[in-house]
Amino acid sequence: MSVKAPLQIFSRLIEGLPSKQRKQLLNGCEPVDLVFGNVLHEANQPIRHVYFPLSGFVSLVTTLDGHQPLEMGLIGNEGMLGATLALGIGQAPMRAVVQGSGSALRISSQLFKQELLSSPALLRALKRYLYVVMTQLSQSAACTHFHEIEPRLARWLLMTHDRAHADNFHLTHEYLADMLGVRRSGVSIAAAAMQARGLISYSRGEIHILDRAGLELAACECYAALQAD
Amino acid sequence: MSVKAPLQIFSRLIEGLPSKQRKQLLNGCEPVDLVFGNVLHEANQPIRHVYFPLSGFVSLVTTLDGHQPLEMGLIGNEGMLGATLALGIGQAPMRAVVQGSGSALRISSQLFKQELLSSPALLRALKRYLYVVMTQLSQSAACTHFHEIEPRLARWLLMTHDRAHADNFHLTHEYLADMLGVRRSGVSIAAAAMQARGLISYSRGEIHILDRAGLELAACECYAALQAD
DNA sequence: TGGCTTGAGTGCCGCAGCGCACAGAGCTTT
DNA sequence: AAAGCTCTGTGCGCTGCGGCACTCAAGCCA
Repeated sequence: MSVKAPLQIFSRLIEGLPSKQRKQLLNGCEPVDLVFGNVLHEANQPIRHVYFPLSGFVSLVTTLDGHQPLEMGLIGNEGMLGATLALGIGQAPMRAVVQGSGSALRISSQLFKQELLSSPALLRALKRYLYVVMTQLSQSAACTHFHEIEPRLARWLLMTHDRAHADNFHLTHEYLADMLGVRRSGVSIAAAAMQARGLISYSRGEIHILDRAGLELAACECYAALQAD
Repeated sequence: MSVKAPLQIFSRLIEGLPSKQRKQLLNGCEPVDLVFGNVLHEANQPIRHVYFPLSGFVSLVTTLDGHQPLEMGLIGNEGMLGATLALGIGQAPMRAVVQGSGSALRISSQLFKQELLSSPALLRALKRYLYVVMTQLSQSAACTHFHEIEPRLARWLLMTHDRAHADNFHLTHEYLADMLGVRRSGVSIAAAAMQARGLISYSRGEIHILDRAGLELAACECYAALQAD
């Protein structure tokens, strides 16, 4: 499970396409760097580019009036940004922020819409993906409401681990607090507990996953549920 | 705003179609009664019928392991049940329970899929609707997390009021607690406070909306945000 | 070397909401 | 009329978390 193939990273969505349509799509794509903190989509703003993360990953966040943000979804090479174009909607439903630096393929909305017309497999994949995203939204909404900080943090670290393709990544408690929609010190306490148990270690924003299996035990069942897609 | 036309209730989604396609769709529909408590869709189960509520309304709920349910959306004559068929997915993402008795039009999934093929306007409307649902999901997830019981209850009553086309409906505190994902007694306290302020009155599950404008003030901004669609 | 910035530990107070439990009140049934 | 159920009011102790604030340590810059 934690055997990695860091050299060959690809987009699962694209890889699933028949080779002709895949090549066609790749033709319109350009590689870009995803840089931590970059905002790829802004909520209710037009989508300029569609992104297929390869090694980087992106989080979808909502903001509510004066509150801190709240993460609704995490997108790595298993997914994409801009799937709502398959609904004929050129707007992003949420803000999308790069959460782990890395690389992605991107394509302009214009071109992508054309690809959608000419590639039925692509459209099918997107629709399926949209459905998955919808179920994930409701699942994680319930999780956010009912579960406590520590299991949620564990789940979140696991999801990040899956998408980071590495055992360590840079994330401050402050940042984690925003993702989980809780106080920074709440994260500190939960993280300290997990560090004490040898599940993770961290220092100045550098987090190391030490015991993945242990983390899975510490996480709420939502992790497993969301894995199932 | 609170002027009602109780005699002529229709489905806004259907009404928006060009007359030819509308008639075609209505042809395949049959009227059914929505009876409080009926489960129209079960999560992850095949969709047999698509529903267009007219006077009744339906709530979408998720359940998490051993927890109480949690409502993720409310559907009245502004929406429909089974929109995921437009994604080519014949499964329901969440459980759908009739929350206000009334009437609806329904059509079999089979027939509906055919309609989708022959009516581009229908498909367009559904896609748009799916997008709206997605944004609502994230909005209400954040609301559930950050806002307190009383404003959430107020919002919820307003949404119900909009869909019930009546100033009173039958809902026990217990039921409301499940929708909001909180304790029953928490609802009792919030409801008592709102009754004391003359916003509502209730007795043994019969709730009356007395001061709609006041309720709107008591509700969180999420109500207005969700109104905007 | 010293000061600044950023990340993290920790503590205190307050509160919303939980779990639980019991009591009273209104409607229904026999 | 009595018994029973359902719906609501209410109280008590607990806890997870918010708000806030102060401290310390590690890296960065001059």
